[in-house]
Amino acid sequence: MEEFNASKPIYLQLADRINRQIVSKELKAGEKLPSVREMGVKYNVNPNTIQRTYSELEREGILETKRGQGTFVTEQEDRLVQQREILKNEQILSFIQVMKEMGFSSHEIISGLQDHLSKFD
Amino acid sequence: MEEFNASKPIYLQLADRINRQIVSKELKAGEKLPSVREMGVKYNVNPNTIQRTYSELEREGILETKRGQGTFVTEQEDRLVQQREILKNEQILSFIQVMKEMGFSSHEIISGLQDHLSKFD
DNA sequence: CTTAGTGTACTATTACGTTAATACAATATT
DNA sequence: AATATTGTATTAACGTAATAGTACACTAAG
Repeated sequence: MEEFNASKPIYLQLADRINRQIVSKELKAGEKLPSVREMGVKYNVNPNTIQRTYSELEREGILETKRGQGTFVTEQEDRLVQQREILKNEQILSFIQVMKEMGFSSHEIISGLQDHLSKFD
Repeated sequence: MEEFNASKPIYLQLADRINRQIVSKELKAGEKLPSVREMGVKYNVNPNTIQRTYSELEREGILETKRGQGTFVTEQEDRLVQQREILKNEQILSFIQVMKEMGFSSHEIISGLQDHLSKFD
């Protein structure tokens, strides 16, 4: 039933998910997001939790809220392009760091990745 | 000063770290770990927190505790080899999933990874 | 036997995430 | 003007993570 990880706050997991929907253009610049109440129903969490998620993403500069109107993806496409690059590098660097910590060589990382990626294409 | 992430419990972050030290053979099968009190001093956390970490890793079957003696890496090397494979696949699959969610193609993933890996060799 | 070092258990306290219910402020619609 | 919808603020309650302090049980070494 549940789609949340117990080891990370829900509001941050939702922020991650929305972040990815934005950089993948699933949510476009200027697009309106569901209200905190609607979103609360959709993910079966409290509206307060959604608000924390929106506040977090607003703090990161990729959402903008207009009181009485709603919450929107920022119109600043530059920021979204930049965000896509930032998140990409974060993921790659974190992945490499962990794999190196576990003692895998660069070659093992690449070939292990290619093995799994071949299932996707 | 501190090296822990606020968005995940300390005892799990420590479990991750020890897990990686074990699969990388930095900690060998049968090797004794520092006591919960020593470890608490080393990482500047409460001994109770270390105990939760050890209990978690014991539950995963890679640590064994002997009352009055200490906590040790399991002697079952099969389990450690298996653990290395499990953690490797977890990391790779999670990484691919996130990158795909963000809209990156298999080719972008591989080439982006190679760009960063070239700094390590 | 005594002692030191080990894991373990227990209680209390603080902080934070989450839920819940309610109310208020700003905007659009009628 | 009235109403509905939006974001926002407030308060209370609960569970868990983490700290702190203490005590107990087991083991090895003196």
